[in-house]
Amino acid sequence: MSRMAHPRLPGQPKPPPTLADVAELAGVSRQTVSNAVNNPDLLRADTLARVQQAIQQLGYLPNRAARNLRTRASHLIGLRIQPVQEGTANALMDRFVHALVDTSREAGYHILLFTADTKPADSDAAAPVVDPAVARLGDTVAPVDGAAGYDDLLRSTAVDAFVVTDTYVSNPPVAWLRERRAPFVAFGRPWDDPDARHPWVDVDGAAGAELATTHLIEKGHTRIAWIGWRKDSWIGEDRRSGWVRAMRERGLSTTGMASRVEDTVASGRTAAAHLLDEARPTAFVCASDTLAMGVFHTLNERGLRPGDDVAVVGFDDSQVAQTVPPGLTSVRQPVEQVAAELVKALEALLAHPSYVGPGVMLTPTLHVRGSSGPDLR
Amino acid sequence: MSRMAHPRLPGQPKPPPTLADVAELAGVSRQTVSNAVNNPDLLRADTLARVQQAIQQLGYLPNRAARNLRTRASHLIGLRIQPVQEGTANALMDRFVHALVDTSREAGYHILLFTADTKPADSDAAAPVVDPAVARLGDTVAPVDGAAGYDDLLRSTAVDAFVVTDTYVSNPPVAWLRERRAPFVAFGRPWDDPDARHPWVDVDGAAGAELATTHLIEKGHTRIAWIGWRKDSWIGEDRRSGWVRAMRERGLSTTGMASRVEDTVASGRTAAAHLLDEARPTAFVCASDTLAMGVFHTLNERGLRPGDDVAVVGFDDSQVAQTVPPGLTSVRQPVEQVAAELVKALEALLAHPSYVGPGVMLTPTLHVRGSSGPDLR
DNA sequence: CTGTTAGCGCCTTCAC
DNA sequence: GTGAAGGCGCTAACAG
Repeated sequence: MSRMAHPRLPGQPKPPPTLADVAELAGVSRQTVSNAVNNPDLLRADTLARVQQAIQQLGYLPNRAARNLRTRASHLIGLRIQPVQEGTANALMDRFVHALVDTSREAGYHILLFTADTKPADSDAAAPVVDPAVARLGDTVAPVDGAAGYDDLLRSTAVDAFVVTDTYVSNPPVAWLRERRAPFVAFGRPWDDPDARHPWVDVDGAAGAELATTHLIEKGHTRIAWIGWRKDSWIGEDRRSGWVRAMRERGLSTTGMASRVEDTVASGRTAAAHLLDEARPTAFVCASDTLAMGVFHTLNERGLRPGDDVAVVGFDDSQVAQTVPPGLTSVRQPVEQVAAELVKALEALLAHPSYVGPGVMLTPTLHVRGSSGPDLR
Repeated sequence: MSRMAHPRLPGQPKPPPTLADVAELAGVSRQTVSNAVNNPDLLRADTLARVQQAIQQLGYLPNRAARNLRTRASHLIGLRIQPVQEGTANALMDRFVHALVDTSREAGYHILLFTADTKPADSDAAAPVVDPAVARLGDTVAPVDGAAGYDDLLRSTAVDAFVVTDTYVSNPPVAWLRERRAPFVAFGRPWDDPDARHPWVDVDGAAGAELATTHLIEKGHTRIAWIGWRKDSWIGEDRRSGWVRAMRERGLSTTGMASRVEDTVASGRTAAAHLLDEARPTAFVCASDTLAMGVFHTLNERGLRPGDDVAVVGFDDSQVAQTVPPGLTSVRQPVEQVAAELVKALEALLAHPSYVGPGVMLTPTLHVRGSSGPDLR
């Protein structure tokens, strides 16, 4: 009725049916429809059937905004993404995002993406089409250090919780969220505070590197070099420890066999060149596919072939690893499992805000390709 | 006051301040605060200042759900993502998603991710933690053909509009959205219906392939092969036409120089082998980096070096192109511009639901790397 | 089991 | 310029 006051423009989409529409059609009260949707067991079978029939017929689905307002939940999970790193092989995020979207959908959640605002919105934008106020408010209450983006979403109750992925950089967001008592789960263990009180899921990088190294040892290699990240990278040191462990276990020497550099192709290339000249390894284990590609570059320059002449193993099983000839053997993180565990933790957390749960550590797998080379023995 | 009825648990986050809180603190009515936020010019300077001071002090930000309910808008844009294609070099989506998130944030929108539900949610899930009702309703009103996911979001008013990216597959979602009069903009032109009535933005693939081909011609190549997609791919045929155009323009022959295959490394490898054996090209232009990597494989097998012996150009400037030695020359799509244009169109569309606007065609650029090889002349 | 009542927090009339 | 109602669509309490 009251809806007729707003005659639809010809091109307008039809406004979705409401609870009232269903109630009218089914000949029951609005509340009964609500119950049919949220507490079906409260209704008598025949009433329920009638209501469901009406729901079907109208294609009714509860209005999100109204439900959110009422229940104080958005069923949205915030995820801050980083810019794609050009020139690297890092593609973990891509797979992870997809897995997370998939998994959380099954749990009734959607993923809301946001970024650390690189540049603040234009202050003198001419066309305030979309709520200049919000932007302005967000700007004035300037985002605290690393928490850019999180704050606004939280204060405007736009999301129920966050998934935090960049826990390795002695992470400001985590500290901020924790202090703020904001619900979040982390992909990545809390390196700096082993008994941090938030749920987390991580992949055992040391185990991955050990897997890679052992694989090469079993192929017959004894001079296996490591190219990893700088010492201030927890992840880097963790992975490196796996290489050390595997080598020590078999009584192989690691002296002069390791290099710690930036995560770029160029660094990997340089490091590989130095190592080849001095330590003369027959195989490389790298902390990332990016670094492994650096090794490929050096081999390429010297007329050596990955796999045939020198074995190379990378980390993360990127698309690069999968497509480059002759295939780059690489450690793969089980991001689908990570996503599943995170969503599980998320559900627990949202049900019981004080939930912490045990940190979950998953084991990566090794994907063997041509760069491993043939058995030497 | 009424809030005190719910004493916060120790670990609970503090409930965000509301309009009323601000009003009380500033000593004005709720409406005045609302105006201060949405129509600042209506207030007297001193009142405005006082209200803003209170807003600052409390860190107030309007509650999303309430605002959404009232304004019938969610300020959310839906984007359906596809699973990462393992074994390919396709990484366009990654960059695009980031660009879109960034751009739309500046316009006051967030991106909501969803997937074409591969598997329906378990019907007998034991723990209905999150609103089993919604899932159930969504299931019963079974998603129409290709519109999986779109329907629910639309009916529940969870998003204001969609960005559709897979317009090449004579796309069910597009047809469905159009018929439904749902607001959406497309990354990809409407191949099958040139005067489709929806806003779109696309990148000129023919121009890209022409750029690549001309680049090789200028290096001195005359026998340039094409490896593209099957004939039923509009995008593939479009890109191919750019190669044809460039070749014809310089009076070069294309006979026997082209191959149309699936977009996989294996297909590219086979195609390259055949072409090398029969047409003896000195250069390849490929419809994708994936196919280009197939060429790399073949060259690798034959002891030939990309760049030095045979030139190769790919398409999409993936991370693979950027990291593989000696670097794969590739056509790069300006996804940041695409995102910007899409958001522009989105704003127009949401302001005027009948907005169609001219399709926007952007031009790609060529990123030259080692695989182009030296000048032959 | 069903219906009635009362808001969630906000914005849009409309008076003042 | 400011304040007082009303209601967006839904669900949580009760009443019957």
